[in-house]
Amino acid sequence: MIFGFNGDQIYVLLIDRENQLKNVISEYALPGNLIRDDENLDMAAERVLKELTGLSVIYLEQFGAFGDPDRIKKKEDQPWLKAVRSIPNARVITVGYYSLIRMSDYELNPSSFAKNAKWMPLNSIKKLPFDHLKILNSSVEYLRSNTKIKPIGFNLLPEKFTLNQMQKLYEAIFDKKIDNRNFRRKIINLNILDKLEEKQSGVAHKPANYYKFNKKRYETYLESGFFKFEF
Amino acid sequence: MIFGFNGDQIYVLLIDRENQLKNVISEYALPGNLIRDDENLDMAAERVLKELTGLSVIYLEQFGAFGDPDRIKKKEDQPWLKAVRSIPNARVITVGYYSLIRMSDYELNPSSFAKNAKWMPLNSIKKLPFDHLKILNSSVEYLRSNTKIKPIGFNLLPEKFTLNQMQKLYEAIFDKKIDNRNFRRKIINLNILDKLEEKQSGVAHKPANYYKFNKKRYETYLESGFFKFEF
DNA sequence: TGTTAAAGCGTTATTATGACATTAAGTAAT
DNA sequence: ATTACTTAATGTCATAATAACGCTTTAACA
Repeated sequence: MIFGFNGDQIYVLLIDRENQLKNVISEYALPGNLIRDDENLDMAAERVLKELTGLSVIYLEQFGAFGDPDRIKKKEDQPWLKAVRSIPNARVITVGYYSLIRMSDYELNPSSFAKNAKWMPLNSIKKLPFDHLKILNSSVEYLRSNTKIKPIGFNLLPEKFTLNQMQKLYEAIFDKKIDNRNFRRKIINLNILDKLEEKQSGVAHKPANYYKFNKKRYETYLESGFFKFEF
Repeated sequence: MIFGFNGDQIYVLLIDRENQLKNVISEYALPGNLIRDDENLDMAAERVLKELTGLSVIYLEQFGAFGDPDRIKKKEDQPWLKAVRSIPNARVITVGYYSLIRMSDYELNPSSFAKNAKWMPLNSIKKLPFDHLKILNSSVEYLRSNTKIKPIGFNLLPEKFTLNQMQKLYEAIFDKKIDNRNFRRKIINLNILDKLEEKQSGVAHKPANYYKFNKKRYETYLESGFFKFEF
């Protein structure tokens, strides 16, 4: 599950299964594939992501395993399975990973295996093949509860960002308005951001100051225990 | 991973592999087994637990998947694998579940497959076969971070308990002394406990009042959002 | 030069936290 | 009957964190 943020809303990376096999109905699905015998789960997650999207991502975290035997029983999923899997009805256990990335940092370069990877706004995803919707929901829940206990912008925001962008990220994740003054106070008091000299330009209002994460203090902070992010 | 509490320390349920096959060195391991084709992960976890220990447990939660290909490569683990598995070197992915139970509530009734299940104090476990130690550590970490964000005594404490028993549970989990006044204040303000009329008896000191969880308010509380348990 | 839009500062009342010491209520021993 | 012993239970105060607010500032643009 690859989450991205564009300054406004949360996106999820989907791949087009049509390009995996021509004669199958086009449909977007979560990126994923079978694990190889010689790799561990983390390696497999990295490899699959790389193959499908060209992305090499630093931050991947496991959020759950899914193994309902009925998950491949939907009629509409049969053609794809028959076409792609050597044993179409074999039992499959999915181990879900998620990553948070800056959409602006990455150009999607899907391999030939999947020609189209695209960003879909999280809120607009209503239907996915197999049990992917369930997996998606589970990952969103995980993202939220994770965000409550540690600061996350590091992976989703551009290198330099304004506090308002960061606030919008939190608002997007929790789907909730946050008081700007309280948000600023809380974030700044974490002491993990450096205020840059640089300001926005070209905006028809008071330009915002840019900030960036102080990697060292950010990590010290993570190691130092427990945190609560609620607004 | 079955965690139990006896009022003093945290225990972990292990099973004796010797009884799975006579000619193999006796050694305690984490309970576990292969999943069947017709069951989902949750069902498999329940079944395996039941088979190995006779326990029917209400509360099982997944905490992670483990799939390092080297996990079955230790020399000392080979005899067991050869004896028990039809394909001894087959790749195995473990999906770890954990449960918290009241030791006093359960008599262990291991099936014939594993004659001996026993409680080992968490702190005394230094060596386990395969990657079980890694899995154990991971589950302890999970237990701790889980305990920080929701109250857990419900599953580990006896029906009626004293606040001191509860405090000892928290102290055992976090391996840390807690100030009794602050602990009481915090727990009581959660408003999820009912104070009973009953007191301890037969103790050579001021008897403690018994409390029990108010299930309804406990659940309302869980649903209502986010919590922080640090002392 | 006035309008517009977001940035950014500050206060106050309320609640949560951490640190700390004494009294209360039983049993056991004399 | 008195005393010793052990754990239960309670209270205060200073500090920190939070929520709920209003007002001023800085730029672009008309």
